[in-house]
Amino acid sequence: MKKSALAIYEFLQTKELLRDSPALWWPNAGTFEVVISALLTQNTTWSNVEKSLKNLEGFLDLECFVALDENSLKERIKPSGFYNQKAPRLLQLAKNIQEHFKTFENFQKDVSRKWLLEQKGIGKESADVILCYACGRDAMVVDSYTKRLLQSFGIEFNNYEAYQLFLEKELRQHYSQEALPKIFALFHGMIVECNKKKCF
DNA sequence: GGCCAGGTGTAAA
DNA sequence: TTTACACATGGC
Repeated sequence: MKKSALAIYEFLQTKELLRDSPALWWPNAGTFEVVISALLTQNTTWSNVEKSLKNLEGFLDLECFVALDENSLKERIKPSGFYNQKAPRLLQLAKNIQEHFKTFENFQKDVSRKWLLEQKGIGKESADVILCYACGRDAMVVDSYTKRLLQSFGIEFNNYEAYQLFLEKELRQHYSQEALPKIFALFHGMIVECNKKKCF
C-alpha cells in the first residue's frame, strides 16, 4: 500500500533503527571526512570504505589531505575500489575546496549544490550527502536503498528530483526549518538501516 | 565462481 | 535525451 512521506518517516521511527548509530547517523558528520567517505562509498559497501578510512588516519582533515601524493592516496583507498578514478577526483575536489573557500568551515557555510555538481566525481547523491552530512544543510539523500524501500510501498518515480521532492515536501510543511537538517539526516539513515536489517 | 555494493562520467545511438 | 559501458575491491 502507498504511504505518505511523513507516514514512512514515522513508521521507520517506531523501529529504533538508529540505536547504535552516531548522532546524525553518518560517521563523523560535520567534518571533512564525510566528503571523503561520500566519494569512497560510491557503488561500494561501507565495510570497504571503513578499510580505506583506516588507511587514511591522520589525513582526514582538509589541510592534511590536500598534501597527499596521488599514488599514496590510491594505495590507501584501494579497498573501496575504483581507486584510479576516485583518487584524482578526491584530490582535485580538496584542492578546489581550498582554493574557492579557503577553509572547510567556509565551505560548510557557503557551498551550493550547483558548485558541488560542477566537481568531477560528485553527482546528485554525493552532492546531497555532502550538503546533509558534511554541511548540516536540509538536503534529503536519494540512493538505491531509498528507491528500494519506496518501491516496497508501491511508490516509484523516474528521476532523482522526483524522489527527493516526494520525501522532502511533506516534512518541510510539518517541521520547522531549523529542525529539517537533522530530520533529513536521520530519515535517510533509517532508510539505509531498514534495508540492511531487512525490516520491511 | 558469479553477483552485488550507500554512483559517476563518457560516448554512442 | 536516453542507454551502455568502464571503473575495482571484498563479502557472500
